Amino acid sequence: MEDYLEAIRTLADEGGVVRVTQLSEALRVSKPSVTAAVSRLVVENLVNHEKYGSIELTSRGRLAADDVWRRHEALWTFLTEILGVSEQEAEREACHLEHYLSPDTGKRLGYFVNFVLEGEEGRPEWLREFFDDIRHFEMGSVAVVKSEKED
Amino acid sequence: MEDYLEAIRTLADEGGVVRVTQLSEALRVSKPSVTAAVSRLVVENLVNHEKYGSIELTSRGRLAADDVWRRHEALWTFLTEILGVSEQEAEREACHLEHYLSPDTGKRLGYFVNFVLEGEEGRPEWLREFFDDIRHFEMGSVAVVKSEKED
DNA sequence: TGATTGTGTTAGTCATGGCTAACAACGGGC
DNA sequence: GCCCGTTGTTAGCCATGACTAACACAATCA
Repeated sequence: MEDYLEAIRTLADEGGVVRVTQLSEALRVSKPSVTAAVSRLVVENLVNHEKYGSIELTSRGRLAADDVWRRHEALWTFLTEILGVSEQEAEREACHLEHYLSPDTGKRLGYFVNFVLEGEEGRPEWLREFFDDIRHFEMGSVAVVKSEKED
Repeated sequence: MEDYLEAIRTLADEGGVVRVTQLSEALRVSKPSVTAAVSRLVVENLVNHEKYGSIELTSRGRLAADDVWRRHEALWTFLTEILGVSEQEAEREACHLEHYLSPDTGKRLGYFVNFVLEGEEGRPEWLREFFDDIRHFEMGSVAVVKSEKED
């Protein structure tokens, strides 16, 4: 559900009218799935949708979508800028993780990436060491930064 | 599914025999649900289970369970030690998030928390500032560390 | 050994969130 | 004004993972 909200928000912000087909393409999902999802959102008063017409966020929907978006952003930035995950992969994972981060934790994560990356001259010194190492970890190497923890 | 694997692993490590009832209690799920889940795991060759008998991880199952566990650990530590989330809440969220962290990202996160917390004298200086602030953020306050990002 | 108690399984439902196939509505071109 | 292609919806299906109710097995004690 949140995926739909988020996609509606993005499409609306980018272009113009949001319709079933566009959502279907954006989310790579069949049109019937979109229809079904959108009517659930209508019931929850998160979007407005008149049959065969365009789809719009209600104000509640907008708030909810922004909320998800903030979590997504925080996750994405954390994954790419701090853990050195590729943008593509970060996107994929953020899309899933965002639904399971509580609003509270989402905020905390936001503060954290903000705190870490706030500096003028990019990444702070202490992080650069780690980041240089972790970036060379590409899915095959073992024991990059420290020996793996065993328990 | 992974939840079941993880619970089986934990119960096995803690005590002795793992049976349906114990899993049912540990996961707060009905016994029929356990039976169904376990038989799926049997099909995937992750556990052994003879009818009315005890449940044991196969070696593949053990590996898979350890894997999930490492992700769980990394998440939990990150949430509590770096983001200052309460242990209880961290546990809840880690249980969900672990299933959506790729093994690669899980490793990276593990390296990160290791890197951050490796020092002899606990949390490093740069983090302490943040941590002191974030800990006082208890679900109601606004704008703790930095003003909230708006986009 | 047979009844009782608890443990496990089977059968049948429900909700979520996907899908395809088929039908319905809208709208542009003739 | 009608036809046809695109767009959207309905109907019906599948898988996952939960549930309750009812039945089957095991184990223990009299």
